[in-house]
Amino acid sequence: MPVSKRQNADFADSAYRRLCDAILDGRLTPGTPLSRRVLAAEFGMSTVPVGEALLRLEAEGLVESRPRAGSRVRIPTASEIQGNYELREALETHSARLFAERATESDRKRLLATAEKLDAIFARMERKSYSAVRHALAERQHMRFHMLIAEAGRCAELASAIERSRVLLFNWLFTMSAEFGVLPEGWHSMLARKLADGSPREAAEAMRVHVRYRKDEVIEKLAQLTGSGAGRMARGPQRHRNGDSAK
Amino acid sequence: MPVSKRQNADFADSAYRRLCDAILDGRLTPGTPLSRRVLAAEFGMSTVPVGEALLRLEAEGLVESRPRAGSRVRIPTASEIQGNYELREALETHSARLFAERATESDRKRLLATAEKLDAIFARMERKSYSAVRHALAERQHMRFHMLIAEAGRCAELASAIERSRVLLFNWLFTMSAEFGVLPEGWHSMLARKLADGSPREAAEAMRVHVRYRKDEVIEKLAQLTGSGAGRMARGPQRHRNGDSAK
DNA sequence: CCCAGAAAACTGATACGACAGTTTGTACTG
DNA sequence: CAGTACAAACTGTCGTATCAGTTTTCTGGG
Repeated sequence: MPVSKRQNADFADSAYRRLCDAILDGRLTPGTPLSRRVLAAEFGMSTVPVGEALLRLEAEGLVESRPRAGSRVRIPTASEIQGNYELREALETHSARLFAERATESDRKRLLATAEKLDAIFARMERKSYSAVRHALAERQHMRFHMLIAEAGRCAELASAIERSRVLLFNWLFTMSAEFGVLPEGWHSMLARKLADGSPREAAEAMRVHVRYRKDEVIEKLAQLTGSGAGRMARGPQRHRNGDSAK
Repeated sequence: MPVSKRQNADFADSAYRRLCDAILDGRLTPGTPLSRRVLAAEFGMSTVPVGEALLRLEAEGLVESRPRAGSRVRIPTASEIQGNYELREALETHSARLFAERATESDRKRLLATAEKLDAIFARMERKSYSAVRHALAERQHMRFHMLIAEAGRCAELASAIERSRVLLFNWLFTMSAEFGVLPEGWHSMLARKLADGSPREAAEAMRVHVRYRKDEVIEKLAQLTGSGAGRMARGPQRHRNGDSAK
């Protein structure tokens, strides 16, 4: 699930992929220190390629680093999360518009199929209790749904921008062990039908409703957490204990 | 005008800034080879910080590098340019919407003022003949106009996404020595008034018209260039001649 | 003259070592 | 016991050297 790819079999690339996966899987939770030397030893390479990997991750917003005092998995702020949803509203509404304009018949079919699958997952999760990790996995399926829409729009730039913004969401999920509320039954299928059958404008507005629904949920959750003693947003330094974390 | 900033006074940062400025000013035109060693000697540092700078520029899309065969200032493809405008339509329409919702009175005033200034520049350019470089400078003023709208939207994520996508435009301008057609008189002032006085939806639609106007211009130009023998899109290797280019 | 193949000159990728700044832990002072 | 100064251990940063892959150039045959 790495965002930027450069299929070199280089060390730097391997380090990037391992770190990216580890962060997105929640094995490296936000706030975890990332020491070049420790990671280099763990990966069996020098610190140089590790540094390159960290630099890329920093450019993508998954890692933050203070000039000479270490890097760590980024802890997103409340306003960043909110801003991310604002950005997504811009991107995904346009993506929906392009879908309505350009999608082929097979695109529409595929979208409807994955929408039903996604609704089934959410329905199952409603009954069983679930951990944040389980939820993140469902969220990853959710990402496929939205990427399918973006790709049918036939605009690589828009699709990759959506992917980038979505990746940051995972980081946030693990920060707050957040769980979304339950969606009305058949929510995604209904959205998919509107995209497949509606005019470009109708598709865009349907997507806007969808994104805002989630955004409002998030804002409410953030208010709860920051209101009731900062929740888990600001965690302590957390000394190095880089065991076999990013295998 | 660098995109990512990290106000270290480090060598890597200095190299990044110098290269970024040189590319955006047109001193380093698309296709120019960027040798780590040559640049290192020129900047009075080792190849390591230069490599870091190139890596950042690559992440931003200004530089491309083939695994072990050198980096060069990126030559954008036709579909990338078109996709960039598509992306911009998504971002800027939403930016306009937020402007209509959140801008303060002083935001509106400032926008109207810069719109008039911008219109004056374009009017002056219409009379005099102008080089691509001159045009790019005007385009930079144009960028301020759009960044002003984005910042009034109070969403840092959206603003930085717009900035990133706009930066790539400069690169393109120098590739094709492209010149836009002449805009109707008072075009930007009219747009600014619609953003300042209209509803969020009206603002968004006004911006959409603006972006598409430019997009159609670009598509037409691209068709001319690729149709009539590829124009200057694909330039030869162009041997190293890194004189005092990036001072 | 043209074209294949070898050699030379380039390229980035990585390792290692030295260095300077930051953080942390501790011992000493009030 | 609180606060401060100091030292140790960490951090990223950068320079130099080496290596392997790519590109260009040169060379020799047709």
